[in-house]
Amino acid sequence: MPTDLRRPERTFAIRQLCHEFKVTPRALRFYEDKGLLTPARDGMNRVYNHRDRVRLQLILRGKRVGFSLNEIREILDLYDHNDGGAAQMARSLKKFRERVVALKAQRDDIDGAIEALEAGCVRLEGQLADLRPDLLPQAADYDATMRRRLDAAE
Amino acid sequence: MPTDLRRPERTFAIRQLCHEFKVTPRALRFYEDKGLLTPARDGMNRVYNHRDRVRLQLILRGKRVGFSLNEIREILDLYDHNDGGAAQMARSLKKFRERVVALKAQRDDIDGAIEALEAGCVRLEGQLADLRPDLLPQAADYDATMRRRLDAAE
DNA sequence: TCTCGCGTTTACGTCAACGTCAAACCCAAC
DNA sequence: GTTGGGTTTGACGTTGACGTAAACGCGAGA
Repeated sequence: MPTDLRRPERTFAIRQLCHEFKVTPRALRFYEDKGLLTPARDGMNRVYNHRDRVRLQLILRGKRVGFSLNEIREILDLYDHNDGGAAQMARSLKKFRERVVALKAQRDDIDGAIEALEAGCVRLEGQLADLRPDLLPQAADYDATMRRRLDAAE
Repeated sequence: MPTDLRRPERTFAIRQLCHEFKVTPRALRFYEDKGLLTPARDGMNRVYNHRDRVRLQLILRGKRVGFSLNEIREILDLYDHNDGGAAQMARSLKKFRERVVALKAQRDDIDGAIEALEAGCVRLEGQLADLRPDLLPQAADYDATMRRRLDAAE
């Protein structure tokens, strides 16, 4: 009666998680050092379970939206402890709301930056259209430029 | 025939620029070190002209939209050689577009995080309403909590 | 048996963007 | 004349998120 690899009982070696999430082993050990991950051990080797995998997902998501590792750890801890006490839940709720406020502000900042940059793009496009219209497509199609560059790679 | 202070010939001391743009002298010297600014000298003291002021504006604007100082230096250099080459403008345009793409991705991440956190809030609110409805207002009114905290500050 | 290849720990290095002294200088005021 | 304020250079400190190198363990395979 072997363990189904797709069930939550499944475990992962460090390499597997690294490959799946495009991170280095060093990063995972670093997260462990900082208390964000606590994989089990098989002898010396780390063994990550389903919960660890989920936490890693959350860590990377948190990083993408600008949280520091410390902040991410706080949030993860809140998630963990929240069966314990109602007071903890209230504090979690407060923290969550604060995050939401901060994130919305951050999003507005980014929207502003996008606007500014797109205005700059329009200006540059106008000038380029006058000066050297032939250069416009080069700047325009980023993907095509990348593909050309990759094709040319020796 | 004295120089009109409002004309582009006007120069600035380090303090003036610092005050105007809310940066420290250390920052301006740092930007100079990194080749982003090249103020003249009066004896030992830095003298910033109109061009330096404009560049500083661009530096800070670039920082706000998420460029690193290195990237900003590149862009500024492009601007300088700008009369010469339209090709440089095309590259700037490409950089701008890349940044817009990155910013939009970041914004989408943030939107996802907001959704997740708000879902968490709803969940917590539901559980709290069952368990300890009295704790809800405490967590709910973030501003009021802040005000109370500020009032209590000794 | 010997060598791969992956794993481990410990410890030091790096990079960005400044902050934080320290020591020295200049100029004006009291 | 010395006190004070602003400036300079130089060097080291800081923070976050890892990278890198050294030195070793361990099981699999030629």
